[in-house]
Amino acid sequence: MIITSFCSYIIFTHDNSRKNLAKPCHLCYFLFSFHSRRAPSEKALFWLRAQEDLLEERYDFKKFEERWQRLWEEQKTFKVFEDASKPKYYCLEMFPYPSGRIHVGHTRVYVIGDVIARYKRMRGFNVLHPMGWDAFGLPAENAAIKHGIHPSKWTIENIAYMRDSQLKRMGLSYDWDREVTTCFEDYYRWNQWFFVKMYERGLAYKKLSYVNWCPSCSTVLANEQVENGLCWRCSSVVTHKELDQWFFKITAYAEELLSSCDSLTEWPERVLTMQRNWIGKSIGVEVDFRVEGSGEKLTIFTTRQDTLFGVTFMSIAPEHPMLESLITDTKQADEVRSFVQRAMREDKAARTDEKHEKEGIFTGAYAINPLNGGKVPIWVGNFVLMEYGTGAIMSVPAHDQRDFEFAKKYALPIVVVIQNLEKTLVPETMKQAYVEDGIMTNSGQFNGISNTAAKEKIADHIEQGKIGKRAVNWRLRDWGVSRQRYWGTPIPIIYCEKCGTIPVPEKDLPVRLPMDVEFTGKGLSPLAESKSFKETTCPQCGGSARRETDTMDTFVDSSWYFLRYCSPKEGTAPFDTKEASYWMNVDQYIGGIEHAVLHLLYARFFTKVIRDLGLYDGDEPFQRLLTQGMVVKDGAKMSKSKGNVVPPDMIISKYGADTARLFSMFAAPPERDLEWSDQGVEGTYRFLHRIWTLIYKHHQAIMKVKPAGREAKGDPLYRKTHITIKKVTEDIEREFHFNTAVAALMEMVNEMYDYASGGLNDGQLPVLRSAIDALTLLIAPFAPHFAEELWESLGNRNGIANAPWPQYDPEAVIALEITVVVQVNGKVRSKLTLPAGTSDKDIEAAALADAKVKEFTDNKPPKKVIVVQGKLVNVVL
RNA sequence: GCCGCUGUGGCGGAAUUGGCAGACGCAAGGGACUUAAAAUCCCUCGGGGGGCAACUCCCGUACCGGUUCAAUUCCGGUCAGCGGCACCA
Repeated sequence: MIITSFCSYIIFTHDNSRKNLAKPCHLCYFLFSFHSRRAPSEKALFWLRAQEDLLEERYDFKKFEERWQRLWEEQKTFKVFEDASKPKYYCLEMFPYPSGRIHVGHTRVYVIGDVIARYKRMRGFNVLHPMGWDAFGLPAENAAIKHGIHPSKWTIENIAYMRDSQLKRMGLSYDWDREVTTCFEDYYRWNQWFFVKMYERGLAYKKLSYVNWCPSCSTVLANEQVENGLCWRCSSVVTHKELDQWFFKITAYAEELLSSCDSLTEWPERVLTMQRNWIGKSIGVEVDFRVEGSGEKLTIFTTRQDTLFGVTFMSIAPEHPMLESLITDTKQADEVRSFVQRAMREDKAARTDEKHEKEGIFTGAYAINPLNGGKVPIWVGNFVLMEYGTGAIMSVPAHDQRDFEFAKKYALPIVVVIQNLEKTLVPETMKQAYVEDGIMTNSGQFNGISNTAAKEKIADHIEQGKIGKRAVNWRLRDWGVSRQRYWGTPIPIIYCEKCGTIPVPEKDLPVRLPMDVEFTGKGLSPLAESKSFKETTCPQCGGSARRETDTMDTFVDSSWYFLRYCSPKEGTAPFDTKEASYWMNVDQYIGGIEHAVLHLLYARFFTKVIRDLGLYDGDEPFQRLLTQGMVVKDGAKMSKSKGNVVPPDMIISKYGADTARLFSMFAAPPERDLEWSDQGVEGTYRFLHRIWTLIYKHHQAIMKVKPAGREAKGDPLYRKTHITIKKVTEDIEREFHFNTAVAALMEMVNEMYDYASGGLNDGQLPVLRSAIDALTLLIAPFAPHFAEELWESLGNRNGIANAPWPQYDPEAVIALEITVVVQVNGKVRSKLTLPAGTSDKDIEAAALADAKVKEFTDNKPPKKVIVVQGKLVNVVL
């Protein structure tokens, strides 16, 4: 005894990791053998192991959460390799920006992902569950300007804190060996590689254009990064600047990005709608209007070619290139020029606001309607956009509300070409444009047919007469990727006076971000001011040249990181094609709705480009998407500025990671907003205590018995156990309803308390044991440390993380008795308890014989009796 | 304006295929244990009425209407909130 207690002392203190518990540790073995002068007997070994099966009286998470985290890490429990013997499952949460401190609003998404990953692992999947850092970005650079810390130092310190003090303490089952950090050159060099490949294919190009400019971030923004005219990051009012910028030709994939939305059947409809709206496909025709008295043609785009006969004027954008030629030699030329100058001085955002006053001026020129030869005046309109369509529009006041108002304002004619069958339209008395369907009128050979039919016929006519063609217009613009900031991937381009624009050759990649730069926050970006970075030699002629000093939008980094996780150490390519084809697609992607357009659109685009580069054979990266709700507290989104943040470390210290996880899962279904409630956290903490106390109370007794099997079929707790296994499994499988899964576990625990309250006989102990086993397994994805500790105390030595998920016994969930609800005229009047399998006829008879039913039917014969199999009887009078 | 989503107790939320509305939890109230408190355990808990009581009746899922033996669930309309798109030709 002295020896063995000495051994257990060694196990608990010296080898706290309990690594090789199937055998005593070497030191114990040695000591034991030394004292007894023989190898330990089986009996003694069992005693050693039994030490492990002791259970603390009270649930004290502090005693084991860290230990399990360390064990998982040491044993590489979550490290994965390609394994053809198992089905693979790729579970991914959108990776975080390392902003410093996260709060429980951020950790919710990781817990959701972790529950899924742990569940799938127990279901026998080979689960890839990686984590990394979207590490480039403005806050790091702003910190550098404000506090004089280098962005690299700031970022790396934040990553260390978030990883070690926050995420790891949540017990998240990541394969940390696959950690990806986008600001490291082994990652961003591939951004540059993609850039060069895209440049070679004409998918990356530079052009001078009006771009969105955030004065506060002092950089350009993509269209997707402007929300209601404000910067997506800092909410400053976005202005416009004419700059020479790099673009990715996402519009080349517009058609596919739109049409393959239909294949994303496991994405929320909301996200798909937003993407479809954003891409914005308009189908119509382009029509050439000859300018009277000149050889020039003015091309317009319209989706309403059925109204072409009703055109009474045309409008062009102030920036339209034909403007000068239209107004030369006209008497109002100067007046038009001053109007145009005034319009162009106005800010784009203001000009394109709906409430902005629509103004125009007649140019003095006329165009000829190619369908009816009609002569229509050409106006300049401040509301016509050069970026959409052709920069020129036809105006049909009778059938377009905006044109109608413009015509009324400037006394332009109105011609009805689609007649309303219910109430004849008369231009003089019209109060608004008629935009419904109707019958063609005033439209030459097309009169009398419906306007919907006329659309096709007129489009045919235009194409046959070679006066235009069918055309498609997109709302989607090319993705502006140049950023005038330091902390991002340098754009790998060299400008040579002799050779022009030259991409950096592959062998010279990466173009490293220089570390010795100054952060003043004034003037140009640190790169543009760094001589040693800027000055270089031309890779073609060897002459002096200069580097592009803009960096790439950080959304480039996140557009392909999910592929990098498949082979994060790959040094010769962005990723290993074979590994990627094993792991991809991402089976489950989880992230916030704020990326419905931004990141999710860019990542889809990149995947298609990568496919066309021949590196990957899929069309879409994310099979199934879950957009989790935000975490709110005191009625507001959790945020530093609102002062309502709850850091996970605080909850972990007070209640433990398992409570934090369980509450996040229980308080609301994942896609809905979650109200953080301190009392709710207490409640889930109490629940874990309740389980612990129950198991502690019966620990010794149940350790002596084997779990019950099918022979216990008739036992109510056995039945509840299997109902719960079924319910929890189905709730997770069906739309990840973790809240109801946890509720089911609570119900089961309540029933276990009832079951054990009156003492347990020999038949009941095994049933309780099997209930405890099942409960421990079922709660493992939600509260993994808690489950591991209990699982070990129940005599299991291989950890619960890879233990098989329990199966329910279909026979056990069938009730022996059924409760039939009896209604009279649709109102519940009685309930009957009948043996399972009672025929409909017998159920009906029993219902009609019921005293309560007789009272309500007053012994009158029922008009009709409806019996729902084993559930309900409705007696209709 | 167009499109989408949501609306259930004091609160978070259940109700899976049209079949017992309010599971589970929080808060609240009452009780047990305790010198006391904490912890724990038990009971009550949508609204209104009747009964000494076991109990029982009526109303109730934003609002109005419809389909149905039966509607939180399906259909039509209204209102409110949230989100997306919007001078897009």
